[in-house]
Amino acid sequence: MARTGHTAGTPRCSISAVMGLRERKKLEAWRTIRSTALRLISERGFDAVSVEDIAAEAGVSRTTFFSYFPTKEAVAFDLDPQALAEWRERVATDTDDRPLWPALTDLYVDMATVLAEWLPVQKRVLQQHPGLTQSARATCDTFAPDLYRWISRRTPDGDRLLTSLLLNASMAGYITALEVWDPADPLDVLLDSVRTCLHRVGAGLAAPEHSPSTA
Amino acid sequence: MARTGHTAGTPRCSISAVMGLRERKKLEAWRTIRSTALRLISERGFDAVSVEDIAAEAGVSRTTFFSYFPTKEAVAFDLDPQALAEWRERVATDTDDRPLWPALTDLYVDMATVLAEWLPVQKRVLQQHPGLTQSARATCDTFAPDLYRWISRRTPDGDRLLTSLLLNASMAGYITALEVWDPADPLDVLLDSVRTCLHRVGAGLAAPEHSPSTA
DNA sequence: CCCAAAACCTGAACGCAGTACAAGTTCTTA
DNA sequence: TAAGAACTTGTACTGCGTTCAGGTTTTGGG
Repeated sequence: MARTGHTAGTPRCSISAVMGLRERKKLEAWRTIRSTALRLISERGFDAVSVEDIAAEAGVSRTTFFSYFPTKEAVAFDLDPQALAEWRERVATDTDDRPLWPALTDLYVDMATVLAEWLPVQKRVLQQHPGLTQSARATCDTFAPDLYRWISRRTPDGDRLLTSLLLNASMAGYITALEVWDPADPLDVLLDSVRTCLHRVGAGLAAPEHSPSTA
Repeated sequence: MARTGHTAGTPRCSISAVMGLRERKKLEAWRTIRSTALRLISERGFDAVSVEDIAAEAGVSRTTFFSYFPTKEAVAFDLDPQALAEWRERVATDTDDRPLWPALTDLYVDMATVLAEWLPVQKRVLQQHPGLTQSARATCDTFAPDLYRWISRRTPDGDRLLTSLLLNASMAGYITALEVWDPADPLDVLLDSVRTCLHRVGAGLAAPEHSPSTA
């Protein structure tokens, strides 16, 4: 959103043809509010910026702000609607011909890729304000339902415990990679880390290498 | 706190001898506020109870409420100071002679045991108000630092990624067991579930049984 | 037993998040 | 181009969380 200039007048490919004026304006407003918010928060810190500040700076009323974002934290952590739609498309059209765990790993890598642009900013905000860790997890909860459906589609025995376990454990791997990642590092480092974490969880954490007495 | 009557005048063992009057009153106030809050929330639902209601019903001022609990959600999810202290004692005095993963599993089982009394209530509140799932995770964050230290003590190579991964993945197992547990079931069901989940995570979730194409 | 210091409780006032609603404005569609 | 749907806005309200000055209770030393 900073480097590439497709924020306002540069619609990408055929999307603007499909979307009406109304929908385009909405997306534009969403992005204006978000980027304004991230800028102010980066400058002053999360607590020192009020919703009123953000709304005013974005040229919109406080009421409108809350029609776009349910909470103040959401403006920092919600996913771009278009990026989310793209990722959902990938998940929905995913073929079932690969083993579950590697395929699941790729979905997380895709997600990190989709989020690439603003992930460093989010990370920096979190570093400055650790109390928001919960909100960061809430970001994951946005796509958790999609992943749950995807997983349960592939565990036909209907084992709810197993399905939830696969979801939560894989997400733990993803979150761990995010936690340890330094936003100054390039994205590839994060992606490798995601793969590593997911692989380790998949391979089993009780493996001999981690148990001192059985090494 | 309901069945056994050690709330007020029946101090258990030597604890009251160690604690001064001041400290004893504090703990008592803490428990009065908490139980009052849980009662009201169970009756009316989380959103329909204000902090003012709870404070009034507990015979304490609103300001005092916030001196005991940082937020309204905390009154439903914070851990009993004494129970927390007992668990911390167990963690600190734990011997290092067993393999990591089974020992870690036991710590989670211990935790569930310590929380046994109010876990069903908490679970019911969450069922009625799914929006509080985040707060439930915040409960885990209370003892996350202790677990982190415990784990890193046993991963001497100082691998931060591995340490965090062990923490997050094991916690995912614990949370999964909690999620799937029905509060109407006895505690043993939960404890078994915790053990099962942790064991599966430890054994590796990418095992053949879960991968359709390699089965 | 008494007195000072410390810890605690309280009421009042404040800022801000989030909601509800009625009135106005802009886009759509027929 | 007109009816209607969708969006925006100002206003008013509830309730969370903080601050602070002043009163009360506990503690510990003399």
